[in-house]
Amino acid sequence: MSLKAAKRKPTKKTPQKSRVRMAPSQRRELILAGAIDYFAELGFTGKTRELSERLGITQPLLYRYFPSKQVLMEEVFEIIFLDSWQKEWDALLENSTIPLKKRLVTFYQQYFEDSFSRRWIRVYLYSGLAGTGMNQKYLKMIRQRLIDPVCMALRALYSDDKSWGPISDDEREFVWVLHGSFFAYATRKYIFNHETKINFEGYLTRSIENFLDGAKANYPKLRSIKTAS
Amino acid sequence: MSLKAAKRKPTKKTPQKSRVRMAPSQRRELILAGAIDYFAELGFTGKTRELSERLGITQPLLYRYFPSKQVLMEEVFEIIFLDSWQKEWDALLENSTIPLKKRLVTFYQQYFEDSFSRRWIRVYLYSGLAGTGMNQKYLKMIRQRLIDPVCMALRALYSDDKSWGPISDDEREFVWVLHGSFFAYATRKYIFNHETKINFEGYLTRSIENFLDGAKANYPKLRSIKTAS
DNA sequence: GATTTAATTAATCTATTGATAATTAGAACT
DNA sequence: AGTTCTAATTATCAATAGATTAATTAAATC
Repeated sequence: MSLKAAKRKPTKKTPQKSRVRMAPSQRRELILAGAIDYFAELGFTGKTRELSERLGITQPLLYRYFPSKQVLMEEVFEIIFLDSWQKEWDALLENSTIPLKKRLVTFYQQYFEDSFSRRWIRVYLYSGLAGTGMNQKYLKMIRQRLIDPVCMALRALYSDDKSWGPISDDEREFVWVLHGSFFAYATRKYIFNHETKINFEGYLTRSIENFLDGAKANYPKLRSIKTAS
Repeated sequence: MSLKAAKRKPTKKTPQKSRVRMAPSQRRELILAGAIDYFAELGFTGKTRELSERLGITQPLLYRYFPSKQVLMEEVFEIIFLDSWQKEWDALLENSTIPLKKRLVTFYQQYFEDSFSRRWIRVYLYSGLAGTGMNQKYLKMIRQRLIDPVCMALRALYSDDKSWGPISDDEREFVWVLHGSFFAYATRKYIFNHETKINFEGYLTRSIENFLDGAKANYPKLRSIKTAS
């Protein structure tokens, strides 16, 4: 069916859009930054034309910097996931000279700023629902850098550390309860727009205190549990 | 530009798809049932053609029973949300002749089957991300039928019930910690496919025990907190 | 002022997808 | 067996949106 129409009429003067000429690397960063905001809000249904409009550039320009929407989004997601862990946190969480309660409060205060943020939570859920493998990596990282260290701290604090053997999934789930409750809090806030009139720091402290109070009595019991099912 | 092409060529015999002729009400139910599965998996990006293919019918047939994809999806979501609370649970949760621990264990065992299920969690998150108002209704219901009753039970158990006044958001958040940790568990399982080798009933019991242990000591403290910020 | 190339204009292709109009055929009734 | 009713199909429409191409324009550098 291709009767290949004559290519474009040779346009003369038309009022042009104001244009800013940037160094490629800089422009790339700009697009990426805008894409993070945009896709965090709209997820996979975000449109290239709308994104370009928000950025104040034309749509074809996106394709000069990224071969496809897919690739751009993958890069966006990668950045958000990589940004979600600060290196200092490793040392903080394992620093046994600080009381565990204080370690956890400090950690989660920062974690709520960096990771349990609107942008992050939304992208995280979008990518989970879409079935990209990215969340696996995140879960593994959290296990290694947060869950397991806290498990070890709980062993050391409330029991003898010796006769336990490797950390069991039951122990991990015990700690996931704390992390999960905060994840759920952030989800309620940023996905479901659930507002509560509380003092956040008080809530954080109280939750962690309550968790540790319970752990003191109940964590040691986990030693004897057979890994079932 | 409308030069309104002559409407369809008068087709003669073409090999037709085998057709099953059903009573409208029956067909409608069939479509709805299929749509629940389909949209729970794919969310708003689900396609009418793919849905119809799964159902073994043609795509236009969907439009005989539902005026638009939008309407079909709304109906699907409504059903899923309505199905998410069993009336017996109200009585169960408020039945003070049963120990609170047992009430909660029984409740969550069932709740994980009916509500914190793969289908439900996915639809719930899809609708949250899309910004439909549906989740608000759910949150309100959970507050009224689960959170607040548990708050009252905790007051009655671990403190005197008299001098408290209305339930505060701080109290509610205390209870949301428990509910949220289970929500997060379900999310990890059904959205992020995180597998753990644990005995689920043990996990459930332990989490609730630990929560109540903590509540015994910490819930009474909530009486004196000023509602801040 | 000439050169380079970032960015725009403009046009368009192609696939997808929600939705409709016209036609066909299964089943009930006579 | 023919007639009628309407469930279901076939054939399209129209709009959207990812992606491409070519020509043009203009900021920045030399």
